[in-house]
Amino acid sequence: MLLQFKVLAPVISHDILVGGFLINSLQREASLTEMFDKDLGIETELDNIPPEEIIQKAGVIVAGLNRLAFLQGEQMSELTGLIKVAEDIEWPIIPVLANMEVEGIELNARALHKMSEEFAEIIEDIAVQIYGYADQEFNISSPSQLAKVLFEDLDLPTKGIKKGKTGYSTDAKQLEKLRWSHPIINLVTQYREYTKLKSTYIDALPKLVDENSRLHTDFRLTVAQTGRLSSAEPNLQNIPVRTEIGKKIRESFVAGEGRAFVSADYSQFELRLAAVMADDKELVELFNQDADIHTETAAKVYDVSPHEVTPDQRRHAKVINFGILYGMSGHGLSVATGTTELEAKDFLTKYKELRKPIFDYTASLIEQAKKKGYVETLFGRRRPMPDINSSNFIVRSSAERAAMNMPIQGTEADLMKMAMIEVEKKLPKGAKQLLQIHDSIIIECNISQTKQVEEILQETMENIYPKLPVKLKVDVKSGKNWGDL
DNA sequence: GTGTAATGCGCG
DNA sequence: AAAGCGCGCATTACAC
Repeated sequence: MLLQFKVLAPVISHDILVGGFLINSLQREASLTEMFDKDLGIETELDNIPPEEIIQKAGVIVAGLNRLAFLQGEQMSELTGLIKVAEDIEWPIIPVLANMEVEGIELNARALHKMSEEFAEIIEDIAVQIYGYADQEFNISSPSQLAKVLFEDLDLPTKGIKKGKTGYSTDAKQLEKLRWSHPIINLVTQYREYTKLKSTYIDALPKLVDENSRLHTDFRLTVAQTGRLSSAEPNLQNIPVRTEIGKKIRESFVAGEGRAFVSADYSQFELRLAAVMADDKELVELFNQDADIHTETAAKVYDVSPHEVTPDQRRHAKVINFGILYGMSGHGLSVATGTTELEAKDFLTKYKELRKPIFDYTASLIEQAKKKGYVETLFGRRRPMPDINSSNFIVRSSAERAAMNMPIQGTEADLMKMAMIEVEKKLPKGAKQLLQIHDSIIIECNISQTKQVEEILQETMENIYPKLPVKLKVDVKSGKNWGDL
């Protein structure tokens, strides 16, 4: 943590690891040692230099770093837009992230300890019931042992159950299909939910707090192929929210004495960007009119007026509105909506007519990937696509879906970083950015600053790139703990 | 004991 | 025939 010793400069003029990733994200694991060896032909164990040799090698190291920075600058100049991505986005976001990592977020570890004990009892109780139905004790957490109990000992139907490399799958989707065949299934599902939350969050997070009970994540810039951040040790970008039990865990992230959290998240961010990048004028117009996008989509596809759309029809439209950005198939749609494959394919055909610009756009992205070997965001961040011409259907199809998705997800990531850089400049003293979760920012500030911070966030994020023909909508909230947001 | 693949699941 | 993008992490099972 160089920042703690005031060593890290507030302005970054070049970062070699990040630069290497921008030029070729496939070499994300490249260490400085490897880059010295590969790009400069200098063999040195940078990570492993004995202290007494540091001084005598310092000259070579500094000169090497300079040389690498220079070479990367030259390479980036040859890739359209990449210098601007580096200078306008990647270099400036580094000190912002460093500040967030050092600041950390407070965890109510005592509340989690209490939850841990409650969960232990609940889990034990569920396990005993499962053993009763199974007529034996076994490791419920072992997929192979569970599969044996379900499909061999209890002889549950295996029709339509997905097979993996080692046998029948027991994942949540398959268990859902078996739900009505035996009372043990619901218990296993509950067991999974409780043990997952207990081991991954309730028991793990308190071990990582500092002396002020704060958690410090590590935001990584050179991992996600789309340009998103990743968060590790601990990952604070996957804290539970979807279930009631999960929300309780969120409530244990708390603002300090006299302080409050403010959050701001982009509404329908990816779909709005898809509309822009595909130049889908009708979809852009719908967003600019603040329409309920899923209802409007359902109305068009099912050929009814918006107020006649049923909840099921809206749900189907919602699934495809999101799924389309990932290259969802007719089969995938039928699974996700619970309709027949025929209905789903019919639905998809009509949707393709309705959103022709989107489908033309995604097709053009696959074209570009095949022709140029890469796709890119609105600002020129690139993702190489070496698998796009693979002779293996599965590998190639997967690359095609990734090519369809990266420019949208990546542009979202670019805009979020730009927003964070601006927000950092505008925040009053006493307000600090703590977390970024892909389409949202969480800030801690004095309670008296709440309104002001909300306004700064909304204003900055909605207007981060005014050239965009679609309105960006940002929702802001505040509260004393993360569960309030 | 350490390392890795497979499985499963938390989030956007 | 396969069938949804991007991540990180806990656990099991097994090789060494």
